[in-house]
Amino acid sequence: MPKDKSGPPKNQAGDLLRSPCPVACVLDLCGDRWTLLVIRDLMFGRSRFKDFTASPEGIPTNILTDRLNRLLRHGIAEQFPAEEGSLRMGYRLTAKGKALRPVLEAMRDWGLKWEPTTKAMMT
Amino acid sequence: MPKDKSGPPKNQAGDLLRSPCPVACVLDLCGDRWTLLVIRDLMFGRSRFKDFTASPEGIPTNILTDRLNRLLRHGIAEQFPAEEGSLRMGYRLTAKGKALRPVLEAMRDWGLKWEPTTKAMMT
DNA sequence: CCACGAGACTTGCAAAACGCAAGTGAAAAG
DNA sequence: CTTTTCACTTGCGTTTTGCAAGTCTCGTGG
Repeated sequence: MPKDKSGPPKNQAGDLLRSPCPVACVLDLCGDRWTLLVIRDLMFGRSRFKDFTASPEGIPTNILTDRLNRLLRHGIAEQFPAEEGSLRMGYRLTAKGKALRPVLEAMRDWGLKWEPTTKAMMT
Repeated sequence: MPKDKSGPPKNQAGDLLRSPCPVACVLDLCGDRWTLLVIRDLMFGRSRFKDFTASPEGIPTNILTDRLNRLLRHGIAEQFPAEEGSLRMGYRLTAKGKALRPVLEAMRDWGLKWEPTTKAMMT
């Protein structure tokens, strides 16, 4: 008799989920103070390590390394040669990552409406 | 000569912001693994402390206390008498809190589409 | 070919946040 | 009045942050 297929619920990278709720799942992936800011920068087309460290929030480099690896593991970002024939790599969003745009937009809209000290940034 | 009015940027509760970016501001408020789950439960109409602890993710009670107080401080939730003439209080979303619905919906939609092990929960 | 500077991480460590279990005190139920 | 439920608090060990400093390449100028 085969084993029970329904073990504890996991996401696509194999990590355990706290619950089958899709909101909880997103928070398991990006539920911290930095991950979505990195994704925001990726949406803006930034791709190199130093570009992310240059953002005004000032992410620590060890955190940035960790978050970028996480995004790779979860298939939200991927690497590509930063320049033609270069060994240096840049990061960019996958389709799965680009699909997070509505989340970022909803947050931006809420922030602009309810926290008037914030300002939208272009590019 | 009056002092410079533009000190470090703050949100409505007086906390410092990491940057004027509205996305960063939202993450300063709800950028952790639990806050948005509490807001999700509030959206579902849950109002009592024990209701939140009953959610499948199992939030620790000390964290729940902290997050509820934070939501009160930021004007995202408010308290009201849980029953007629009762001294016990319940929690509910303010207009500012209800306005976060698009954020939760965008997360839910993304989770359902890209992490197939998740399932939408009603009520 | 070699030195040098920028880029992309590592490492170390103190401080804060988290997670769990157990305890407390007031309110409601019996 | 006694018991239960509820809404927290407290303690404490573990994990995650944040910051500074160090390391190892890669690309470029000489």
